[in-house]
Amino acid sequence: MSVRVRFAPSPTGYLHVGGGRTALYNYLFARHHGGSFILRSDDTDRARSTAEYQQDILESLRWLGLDWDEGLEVGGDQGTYRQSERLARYQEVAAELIAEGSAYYSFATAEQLEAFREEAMASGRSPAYDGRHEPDPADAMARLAAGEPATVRFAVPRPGETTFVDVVRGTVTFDHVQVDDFVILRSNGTPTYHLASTVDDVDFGITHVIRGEDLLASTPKHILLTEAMGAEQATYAHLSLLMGPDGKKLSKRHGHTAIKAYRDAGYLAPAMVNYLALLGWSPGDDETVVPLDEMVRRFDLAEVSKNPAIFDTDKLDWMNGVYIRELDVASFAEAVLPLVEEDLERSLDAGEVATLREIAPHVQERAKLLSEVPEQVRFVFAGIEYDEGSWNKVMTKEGADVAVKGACERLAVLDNWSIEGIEGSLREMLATLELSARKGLQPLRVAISGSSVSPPLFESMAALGRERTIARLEQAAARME
RNA sequence: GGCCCCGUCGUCUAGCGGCCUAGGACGCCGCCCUCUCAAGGCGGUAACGCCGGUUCAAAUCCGGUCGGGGCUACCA
Repeated sequence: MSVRVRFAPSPTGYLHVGGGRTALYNYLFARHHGGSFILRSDDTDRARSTAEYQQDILESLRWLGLDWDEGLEVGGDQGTYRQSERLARYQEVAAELIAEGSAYYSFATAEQLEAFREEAMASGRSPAYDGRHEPDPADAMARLAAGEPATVRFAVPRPGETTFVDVVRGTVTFDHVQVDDFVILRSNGTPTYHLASTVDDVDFGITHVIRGEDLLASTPKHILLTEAMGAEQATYAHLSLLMGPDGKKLSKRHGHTAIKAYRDAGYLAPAMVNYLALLGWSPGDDETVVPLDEMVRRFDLAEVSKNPAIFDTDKLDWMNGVYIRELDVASFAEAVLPLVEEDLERSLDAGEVATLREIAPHVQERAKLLSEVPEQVRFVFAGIEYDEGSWNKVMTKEGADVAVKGACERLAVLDNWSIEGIEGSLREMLATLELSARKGLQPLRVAISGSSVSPPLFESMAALGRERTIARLEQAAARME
């Protein structure tokens, strides 16, 4: 039987990094086994679900490059992959379960339930509701007929226990005294997550349910439901959760949690994917930078780590730098162009685009984030803006003024205006003035870029062009007096 | 409170009873390279939570303990 997995987020929030990792593991598993990766929307909670979140999930998944074979937008045999459009099916299953005695109408009030739980906890017993406050079936039917509101609960067999083999966790057992007679249909007739999700997994032929550990304790419910439906059990795999740097559950206060936020912050999708994959999975050898196709080839769910991982951006930043450097120059320049234009608040003309391509390789090897590129090249496309700290540190040093003036004179008459020509001329000047490269070149850097940190000097001058280079040197010389 | 899951450098991890003097990566520190900053090269720092048990031998198996996390809704 071929592998079928699904990623089924609820559109009640943006796709966050934890969800991204869950989607990725599903994707890797499906691709490794040549199976299908399905995208479903578990939107039974109409109050909290929004179209905006749904859109964000789709876009984030596409950005990461995790294409799905079936489901939202791409369609498939099931018709709809939105739970909100399958209500009738869930109600039908609920009716069947009631008919065969696996579920019942429940009239327990919120007060009764709360009192039961409170007392159970106080006396050290399980707070799982066991149906003790329910009327006998004949009474129930009468009350229902009289129009009394009721939920539908699943009748968990008691005593009993459910044991299953989780691919990442091993054998797990839950005693049914810990599993409550959970609601499958709300009093308004809509299904709860447990029902909708399980029915869909059965109907869609899902073979492996790969999801977060937050659902581990709910798995007995899903297994019991599947059994009551007379369907074959899926294999389960529960991924440990992602934590913040303080070891607590990852949340907004730890910084960005939305996948989109990383795209906007200048991260590359392949770097993000690579980093996420390594949060809980290792290819086994000492490899760290692993391209997606290689991950697909080597991924094994059984090797996924049981421990919760801390989402720490230090390594992600480093990895992003690695991926930036792996880009060919043309792609890098292309990726960075809109960011540069946004920073300058204008578009670049053809000549400037060519200049950007010229300087691109020199910033490419320095960048960790695409978003830090604009400020590094700004001096080439906008007017000079001196960083006072740099100026004070460099331009007041002995020899700074002679270097700037000397460079001015030489470059004005330089025949060979090229990176090599500029370097040759300036090195000659250093020798003549008996200045070290550091002492003689730093003032020039500040003069043309405004900062003591910039792309390489000769390359920067070449990109800037002779006219502007000299103008800036003159401007700096004047400012030093 | 009850139940379940987890516990190797600061972080992500390798390790599946002897190859462990515990390996790799990030970070951090130092050196080299060098026109700045990076990148790169080289080196260093740093961990089996604790206590028992099994065994000739334990990071690896078992028990306990402590710590972290999850669930305990007519949320998912």
